[in-house]
Amino acid sequence: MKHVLLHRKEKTVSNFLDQLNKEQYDAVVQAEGPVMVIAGAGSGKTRVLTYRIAYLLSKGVDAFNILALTFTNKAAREMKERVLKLVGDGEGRNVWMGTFHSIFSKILRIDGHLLGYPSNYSIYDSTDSKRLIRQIVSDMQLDSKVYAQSFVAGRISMAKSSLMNADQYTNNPDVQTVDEASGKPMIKDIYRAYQARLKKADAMDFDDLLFNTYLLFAGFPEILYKYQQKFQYIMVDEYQDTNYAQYLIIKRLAANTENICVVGDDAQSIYAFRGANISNMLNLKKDYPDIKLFKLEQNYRSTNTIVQAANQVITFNKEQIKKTVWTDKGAGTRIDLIKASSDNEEGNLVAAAIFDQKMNNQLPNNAFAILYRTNAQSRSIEEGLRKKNIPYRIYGGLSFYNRQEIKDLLSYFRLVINNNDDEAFHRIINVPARGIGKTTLEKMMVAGDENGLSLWQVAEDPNSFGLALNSGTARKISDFITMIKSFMALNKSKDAYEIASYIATTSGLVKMHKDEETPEGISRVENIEELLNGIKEFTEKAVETNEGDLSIKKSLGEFMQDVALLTDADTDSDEDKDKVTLMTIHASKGLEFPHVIVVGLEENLFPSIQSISTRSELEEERRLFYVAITRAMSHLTLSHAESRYRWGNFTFTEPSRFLEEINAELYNKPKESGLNKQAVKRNFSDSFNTSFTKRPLKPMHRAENTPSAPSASQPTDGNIQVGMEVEHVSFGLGKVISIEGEGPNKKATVFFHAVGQKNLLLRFAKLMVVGNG
DNA sequence: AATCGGAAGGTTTTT
DNA sequence: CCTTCCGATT
Repeated sequence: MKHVLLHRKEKTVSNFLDQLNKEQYDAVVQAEGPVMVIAGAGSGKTRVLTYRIAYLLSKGVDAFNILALTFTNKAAREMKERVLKLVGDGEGRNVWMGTFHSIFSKILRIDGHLLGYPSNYSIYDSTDSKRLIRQIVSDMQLDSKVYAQSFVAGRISMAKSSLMNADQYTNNPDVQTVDEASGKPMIKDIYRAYQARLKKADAMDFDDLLFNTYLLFAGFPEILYKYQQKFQYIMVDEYQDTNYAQYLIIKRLAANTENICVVGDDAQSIYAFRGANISNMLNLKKDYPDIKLFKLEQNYRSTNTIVQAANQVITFNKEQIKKTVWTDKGAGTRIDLIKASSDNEEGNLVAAAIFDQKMNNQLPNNAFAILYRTNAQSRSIEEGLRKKNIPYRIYGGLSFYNRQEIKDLLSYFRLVINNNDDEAFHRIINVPARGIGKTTLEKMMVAGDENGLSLWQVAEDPNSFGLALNSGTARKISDFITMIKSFMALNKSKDAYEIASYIATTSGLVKMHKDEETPEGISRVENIEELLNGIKEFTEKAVETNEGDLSIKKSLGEFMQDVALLTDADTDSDEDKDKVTLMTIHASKGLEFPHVIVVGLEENLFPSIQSISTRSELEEERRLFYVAITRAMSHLTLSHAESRYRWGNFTFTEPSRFLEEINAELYNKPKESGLNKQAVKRNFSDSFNTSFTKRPLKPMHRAENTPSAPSASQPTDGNIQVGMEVEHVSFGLGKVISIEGEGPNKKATVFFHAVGQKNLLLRFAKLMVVGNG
């Protein structure tokens, strides 16, 4: 049987299917057989996937037989919510929806023992991996400059996502030629040692989650069969970002029924650097000659100006699947261009622009997103926002889970769950300081290596390895082991929150940071508390899902299974609701915001200096720009600075080539810095005439008929003075504390009785004078 | 063994 | 610029 027949259990499905356009509908109801949906930005990609799941359920397909894979937890969660909204709380919950990594990690917890992994295996994040690689490079007495950890990690990751183990890596002449040419012929040995250490620690890195799943399916046909039977209907989101390992796993899983539906947009492929391969999309036709192809081209997200800009940009790429994204929305407002003299001024101007737009259109903070190419750019932006008292939330960057104190505590948890987790052991054996120093640890590591044992196994019985430890040190080690064992014993009866907070105190971690008595120490304690709160929430959620049955609470082990695959973007608390979003463009994929500001549009930054040497890299940068533009629903602002501090050095920068790939008539007149209007005007024409010389430009239009043009509101600021009592439409009565700026940028700081101090741009605030103070 | 200070090195992008 | 690592000092 090639295609599983749908059970007949007719329900009225028309009511929710009405909400789809023709193409979306066709893609949704094509339930059987291979399907590829090429979905332009904002064309309802997620909608198709969620409605498809709902449709399958309504046709009587068992929820347990559906698998939906995404790339980010955020996307998975969103899909889940939307499915539950469509089909109600019951059945929808049983659909397997999650990221590749989380779904595969589950499979490996169940069946990984066939590959020699216990179900409580640890997951090493990239920090752990790199630390281990550095350790190995140093153990092998190689030059750590030649064998830079991130470079080696990159090579190993690339090998794993191409399903190449250390032996295959060693025996592959192409790979070896590359390594020899780059003067790094020992990578193959580092790879082998690295894998041995991971195995010894009962640990997998991110790439192993995919690689091992592949090995499991390839080596154990009965396991593959089991999951083929289970996952009769497979859906994959963001298919353009799959790598070879993911491609092959999906292909195997779907081999039986061929009920596979992939959704993607080649124009939004931005992870080639990580091994993602667009040809997975193009090759699908070869794998499934009878594949049904659907194109979603109507954009429901953005104004025509934004759609046009995106389309114009992408035409500069040679490699693409032809499609025409269109919208029936109006032109909307034009694109604003901000030109700042420096990175700091860019921060100020961006903050000012947000402030203006907020005041002008009565918008909440969360209507805005600021997107950048690299995390390092957030700093100057943050400063600008802080000065204007605009609340913001940064996603990514130094992630919460990567903070020292959090990693320390999590390492305790990891060691409790999996004693052999060497990275965790290494990290906390002397945190807080308990007199077990480098020398001792060094000895234990050597013994562990020689005997193929983990640090824990050595530490449990140091004498049998002939380690010349003095009795004091031996005592300290056995105390540590005893402590961890006591945690393990308690862990059997306690829920996640109880044991976690017990460990946080008993280990001495909290006390250690409290004793620092510095602001950093205080914030570390707060972070630990935040983690514990998160665990509490996790524990209590279990009670909810068990219909209030208090006896079933989630364990620490269950928490740890999830946490390794979580990122910062996955923790959204209520207080983050009304804040401006700051994130990298990569992190913004799949999201949308009414107002989007893309900053740092400068040569060598965006496009990145590392990606301008080859056409394919440059095209990926351009797709990244495409993604950035298409996040915007109603208004887009592009910004660049003429100078920027780059690792402490002041450097001059040129506007990005991408800026001129958008036709001039889509741009608005520039934001004025308020310093020198004539200079700004001159600079503006400069930026279009000197730096934008590669294409003939049409004359700029003035922004007369732009609805949100600032001139639309009446300036009433002529007579506002310090000390005056004034009234604001929404803030009520207040007193003017100070005034700054000139002309259209004149601002006042006003203390309102009801809401406290506010900074107002007088041209929008429409203050009424009620007294002269 | 712990602490402090200086040097060096690092910026893509993420599960 | 900021973080991290290493070595010298106590």
